[in-house]
This record gives sequence, structure tokens and C-alpha cells, in this order.
Amino acid sequence: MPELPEVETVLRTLEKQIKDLEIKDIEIYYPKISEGGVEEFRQQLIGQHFRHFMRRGKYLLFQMDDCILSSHLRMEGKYYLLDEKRKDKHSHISFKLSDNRYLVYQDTRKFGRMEVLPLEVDLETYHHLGYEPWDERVKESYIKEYCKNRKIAIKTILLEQNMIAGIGNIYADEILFACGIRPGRSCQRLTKKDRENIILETRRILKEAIEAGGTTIRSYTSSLGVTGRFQLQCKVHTMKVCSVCKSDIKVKW
DNA sequence: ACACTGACCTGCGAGC
DNA sequence: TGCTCGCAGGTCAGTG
Repeated sequence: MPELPEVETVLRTLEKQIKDLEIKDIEIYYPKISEGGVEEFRQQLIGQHFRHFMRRGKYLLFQMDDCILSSHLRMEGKYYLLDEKRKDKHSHISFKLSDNRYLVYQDTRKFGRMEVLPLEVDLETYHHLGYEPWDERVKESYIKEYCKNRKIAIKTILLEQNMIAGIGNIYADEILFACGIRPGRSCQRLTKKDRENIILETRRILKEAIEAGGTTIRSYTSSLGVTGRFQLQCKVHTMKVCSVCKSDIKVKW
């Protein structure tokens, strides 16, 4: 399940592999992945080069010569680089590159989406995304203001991409566990210290996860599929027993 | 304005 | 063994 750190890892890996390569051809096997029509998608991208590699929240953003290719992996989207054309039932889009390799998008659940954007798109407000976790505008007072007049659980708030972009289910659990905050606690009932801790732990955990994801890059040969090793370090998500007090972990909060 | 629900889609595990 | 059912996951549209 790609969240911010996995997306960042995919981005860095792809940057090393395909920067400045040209898209020679595109085959689309499952049209719904590409928003806005198959032919437009092909026309806008064929002949374009991968110039810059950016990320906003969980969106991969490839800046091409004349447009931006945005890609969201949702739950199971993956990119593979292949030396020859090959597809299976989960391959949905194949980009033929100028070095004769193929960049293949695979997604078992078909939830991922790609979209072509104009170069001048405002990435600050793209998809109503909030600040990146390391943005200096993310402060205790910002979270307090965001939670004003709201009554829902703090975990739900962390999952909202328009507060802080990039946190998903796994990291929300890890962050709140590290802070000692029950996920179901109302966002109204947090203390100033809680909000400060959430910011600190968000940054620490995401940074560590990116570094852990980065360590798997070495194992890629001609193909790349990024799963990330961070799940090995999860302290609470998918765990059955608490690593601190050894009591059972309740799934419902 | 906010909160909640369902749709999207497939694989997998549980229960019969 | 084979079947059905429900869940997981992120986002967004629709409804209350």
C-alpha cells in the first residue's frame, strides 16, 4: 500500500532509471486508468521526455516537456521497467521508452489513476492537497485551527489529505501509537503537547520510512517494483500484540 | 460546513 | 473441496 514514503521511493528509483528518456509509444490495456480519454492521453505524451520528478502527497508527478503526468498508485499500483514487451492480466499501461525498455504500470485492483496536466498547474492546491509534512507552515496552531468546529477522530483527521498530504492508514496508526494517542480520540480533545508530538512523530516516522524504502532499491535489477521494507518496522499496524505492554491490539477504535 | 456512505476493484481468508 | 461473503485500501461523489 503505497503512502508518501513508498511514493517517494518509487519516484527516486524512476528518476535514476528513466530521466530524460522519451516516450516512443503507449499501449493502454485498461482505459479507466487514464483520465480524460485514451487518445488524448497518448497524443499528449508520445514524444515527450521525462524531465523532472516531483511528488505531492501520494501523487507522482512527472514533468515532461509540455505537460505534467500525474500518477496515483492508490493501493497496489506499481511500475516495472522491462527489457522487452511483456504484460500480464494486471498490466494496464505500457510506455515504450527511447532506450527500448518498457515502463509498465501494474495494478491488481485497478484503483490507480493517471492524468495529464498542463505545465502551469498549481501544485500547491492540486487536488485540494494540504501541506507536505515538512512544510514549515505545519505547526501546532495549524492543526488546532484545522480541527476547530470538528468532532471526528484524530485518526480520520490525519487521513484527510487536505490537512497534511501523504499520510495513509499505516502511518496514521504508527504516528498515533508513537504519540500514545488512541486513534478514536476526538480531535477536539488533544492537548497542545499532543499536537506538537503528532508533528514531530509524523516527520520522524515518514523520514525513517523513506530511508528504509531507499534501502530496497539496491535489489532492483532490470525490473523494479517497489514494496518498501517499512512494514517490517511497524509497531502497531497489522500487529496483534502491543510491543510495549504485550496486550492485544484492538482493530476497532 | 460537516459527517457519513457507497462506489470503484480484486484477492484472500473465514465460515459453511 | 468448493462455494459465498465480507473485508481491505484511498479518493470522491452523493446524501443527510
